[in-house]
Amino acid sequence: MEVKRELRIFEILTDLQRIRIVLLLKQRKLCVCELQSILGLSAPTVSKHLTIMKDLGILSSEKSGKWVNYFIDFENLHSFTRKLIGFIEDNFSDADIFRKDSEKVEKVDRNLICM
Amino acid sequence: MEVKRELRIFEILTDLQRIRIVLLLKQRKLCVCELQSILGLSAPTVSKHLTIMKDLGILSSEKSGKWVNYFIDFENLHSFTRKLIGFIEDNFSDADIFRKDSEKVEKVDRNLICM
DNA sequence: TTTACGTTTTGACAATTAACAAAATGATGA
DNA sequence: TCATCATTTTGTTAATTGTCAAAACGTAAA
Repeated sequence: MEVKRELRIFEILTDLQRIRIVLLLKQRKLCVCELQSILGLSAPTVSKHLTIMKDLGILSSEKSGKWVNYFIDFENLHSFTRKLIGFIEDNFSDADIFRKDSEKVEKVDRNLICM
Repeated sequence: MEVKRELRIFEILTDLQRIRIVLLLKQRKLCVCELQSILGLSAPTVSKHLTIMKDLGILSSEKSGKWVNYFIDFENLHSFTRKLIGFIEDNFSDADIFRKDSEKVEKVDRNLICM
């Protein structure tokens, strides 16, 4: 059993901003500008995090009009990644920062913030 | 719930060499020179990894003659750390590199390699 | 009090990282 | 076609990381 790829995914999913993104995308599909608004990061920074995770198979994306929706495709997720996201959810989702993010995601509307 | 410390522990335990050390110390107490021999790293490097993990409460140590023994004190381990080590064991201990380490640790003898 | 030796600290280096600004890309709709 | 705007890429910066060599530390034994 080769372990390099799993270790890379493991490392990547210990970054605060990427954990925030993953926990948000567990709730629903989001575009870059919505994530930017919730996280308080620049669009390029958000885009980079998303690209890194997409390249590792953690996230998927699809075009929708002028937006790109990012989401977690649990059906086709590598089993290690699924277990890791479960671990993260079990151990972190109660923390203040992630709870606040969850509240924000309910209210965010791409038609209002992206223009 | 503050999450900074847990995230730091999470990050620290995704490094290959530190995972190797943790899985070895699950088997038995080891000194720096034994770990050095098994891992193929320099003594300062091993010592640094051990110090980082000790400072975060992941490892403990005790003097024994001219050696310092490192070990995992499961009784007094923070619950998040215990769960994380469990996750690592479940998902990684089958990998070749860690299995080879495990075999080496059976044979290593500090009285032969440290001099 | 020396000597020996296991361990730790210091300093340096190359590599990687997260972040942003600015520019480039790409697709939609007028 | 052209303008708009969400997204991505590029370039740059500051910070962090893993590693080793060399020096310093600390302790046990002669």
